[in-house]
Amino acid sequence: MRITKKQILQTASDIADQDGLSGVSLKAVAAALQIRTPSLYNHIDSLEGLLLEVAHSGMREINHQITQTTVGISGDTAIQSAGEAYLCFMIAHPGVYETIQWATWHQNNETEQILSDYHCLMGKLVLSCGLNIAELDPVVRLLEGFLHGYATQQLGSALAQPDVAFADMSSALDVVLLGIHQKYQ
Amino acid sequence: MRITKKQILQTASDIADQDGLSGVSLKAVAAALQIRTPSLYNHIDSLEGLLLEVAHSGMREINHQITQTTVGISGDTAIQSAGEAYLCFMIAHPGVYETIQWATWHQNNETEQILSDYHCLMGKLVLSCGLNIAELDPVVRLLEGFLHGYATQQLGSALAQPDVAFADMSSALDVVLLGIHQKYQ
DNA sequence: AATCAAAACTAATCTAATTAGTATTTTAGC
DNA sequence: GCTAAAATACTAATTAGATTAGTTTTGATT
Repeated sequence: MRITKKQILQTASDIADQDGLSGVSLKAVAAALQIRTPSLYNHIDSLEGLLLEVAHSGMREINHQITQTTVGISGDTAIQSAGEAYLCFMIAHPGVYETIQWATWHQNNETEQILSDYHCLMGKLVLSCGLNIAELDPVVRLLEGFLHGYATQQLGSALAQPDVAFADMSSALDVVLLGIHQKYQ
Repeated sequence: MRITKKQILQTASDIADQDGLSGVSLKAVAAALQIRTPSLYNHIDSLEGLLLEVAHSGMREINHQITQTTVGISGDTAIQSAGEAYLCFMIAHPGVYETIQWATWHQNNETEQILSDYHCLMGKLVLSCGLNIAELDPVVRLLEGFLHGYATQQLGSALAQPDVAFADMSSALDVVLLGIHQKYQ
């Protein structure tokens, strides 16, 4: 009958994916876990705190997926794989992704730490392209910005037609990489 | 003593810019207008409906600004101007921009209409580059995705250092345009 | 078996959205 | 100007959900 924090996070994430961010309430989470709402406070600070943790968990998972999928590969291929993993997460967990968006407006230290890990990871991938880059930051920001923006924009159609979304994203990323290669050859 | 819908929208937008999306409540809007909360229902459907209208109003304003700033210019210059106008709006109205993000997860017919206008507008700018493009859509999506993602990502630092943000965005956009020119020359 | 801390519960409070119903004011037609 | 209709404001009441306070139960450890 005892509940763990992990279960709470998982339940909240599931509800988000099913009903959207606005569907996540302490009432709904408690009901799904078959406990009373106030009992949640033995594990969490507040609804906002829980949502932030859902977001963090998702962000870490994206970092993890990108890391896994790019082990042993480099250059454009690696960056394409990263994009694929990113889109893949978004399609599998639209509600968590929405929560991540929300979290970017409610950042705390931990959010920044995870983002920093992400920047570091993408930086390594960019470096693996072997380009003549003086400053890594601008390139990383460009790639991350594109990834986020393109994926978000395509979410609607991506849920309906994942295959098309992957192909489209790959083509678009190719164009971006083309520009990067051109500039930093 | 009478209140107009315009005033309500303006007040809600101002509160959003000042306190963030989560600061917009019917209570706060009513207080700022010096009326009682239920009186708002003579003009709006619900809090969610009001937020959607705030978002729509902001989206139309972005379309308008881009239109204005690109009158009489074409090609990369026009696209750079569009990006500048976009970033400019975001810096001036971060709360409304946050509401627009939120609205993308709560779209309705009107949202889609405004987005469609935006696609059309960006399409014209891309066409003005005089490239050899068979399908306009992918290029428009790439540009829009980049703009949205890059601007959003930079919001934090852009509020602190607008000048830097404009310069960075312009450089990044140059790279994207370089890739587009390369591919569709 | 006794104890202590964690975690569940019930009961109560608080905030904010929303609804119902009433009064007032503006507008339009005469 | 005067009246009826419509719009808009108000008060009062309801509802939902987060949060807090205080109590009881549970489970691990001695």
